[in-house]
Amino acid sequence: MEQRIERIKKQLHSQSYKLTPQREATVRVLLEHEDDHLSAEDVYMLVKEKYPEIGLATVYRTLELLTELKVVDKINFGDGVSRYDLRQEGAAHFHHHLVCIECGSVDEIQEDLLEDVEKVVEDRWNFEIKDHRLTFHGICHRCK
Amino acid sequence: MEQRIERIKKQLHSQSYKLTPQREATVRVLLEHEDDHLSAEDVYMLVKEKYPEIGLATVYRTLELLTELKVVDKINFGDGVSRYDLRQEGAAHFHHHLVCIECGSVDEIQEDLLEDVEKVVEDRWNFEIKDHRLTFHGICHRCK
DNA sequence: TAAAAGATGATAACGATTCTCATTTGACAC
DNA sequence: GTGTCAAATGAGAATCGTTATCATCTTTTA
Ligand SMILES: [Mn+2]
Ligand SMILES: [Mn+2]
Ligand SMILES: [Zn+2]
Ligand SMILES: [Zn+2]
Repeated sequence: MEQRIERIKKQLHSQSYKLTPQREATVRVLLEHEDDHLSAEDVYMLVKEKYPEIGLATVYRTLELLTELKVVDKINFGDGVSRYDLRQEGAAHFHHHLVCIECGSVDEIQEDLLEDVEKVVEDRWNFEIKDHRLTFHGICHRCK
Repeated sequence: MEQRIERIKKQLHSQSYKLTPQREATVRVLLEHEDDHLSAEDVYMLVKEKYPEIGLATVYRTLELLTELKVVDKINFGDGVSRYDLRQEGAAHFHHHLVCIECGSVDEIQEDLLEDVEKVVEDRWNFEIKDHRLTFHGICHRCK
């Protein structure tokens, strides 16, 4: 945890941003909820528990900054809110998601799985892939 | 075109919905812009050209209805608006997209490409796939 | 024809996100 | 340490896509 924050701090400094107390509190919330898919409002509520003076706008600004630095990925599961997902450190690509249409749960797939598909796309469509989003919608193992 | 509308009409009737003039005008716009990825506002503007009395709410309602019937798919490329994409008739799954981070263009991939990946997901995660969303972000062939 | 149900259009309401601006903080020079 | 100044913050207003409301119109049913 502390090492992870230290590395994010360095990453911020390398682009001449500071790790302010508000930003650190926000990053801690994200780290503590690594498996969740929190909205900005969710993050705001959780940060407030530890840092009650923080403003919603600051949370939005911090999430935007972290997205820019690729510390988090901003995703949209079609429910009208953006969600923020911590990227695995050193992961080449964003992980995939399994959204259950019964219970609404969101599970993660960390394996790449797309290597072959990406090769085909790069070759056949002459498209240089920088990132991807893959979400499966269906029935999760708990709801079957 | 006419046959396609006829089939959509039947699909509506089978669920006891009617193909009103407003709905038909909206469907026509979608058919005429099959390769685009129009927002509700875009559709509204285009329908107005042929049917000036139509209201924005009706367009939203029609798009919602068509989404429910799986005539269109509602997608979100992360720019703050939902876009509506006509489904290929008889296509088992939604097609994929190539979003260019240089010029903003969105190209389509109609090929499935995910058959193997889906088999792995169904088996290893015990997840029953009903649909998917796959988008690649990168540099398109025109911008290279 | 009369009544009921379904659709529509205008517009108000809503909610997530962004913007504005006065104030505060933190890094750096002296 | 003190002063300076750009960067960051918090409160609340503004924006904007979308949804809800409701009176009116249209179509179906009895
Ligand atoms: Mn995730
Ligand atoms: Mn498409
Ligand atoms: Zn489930
Ligand atoms: Zn391009």
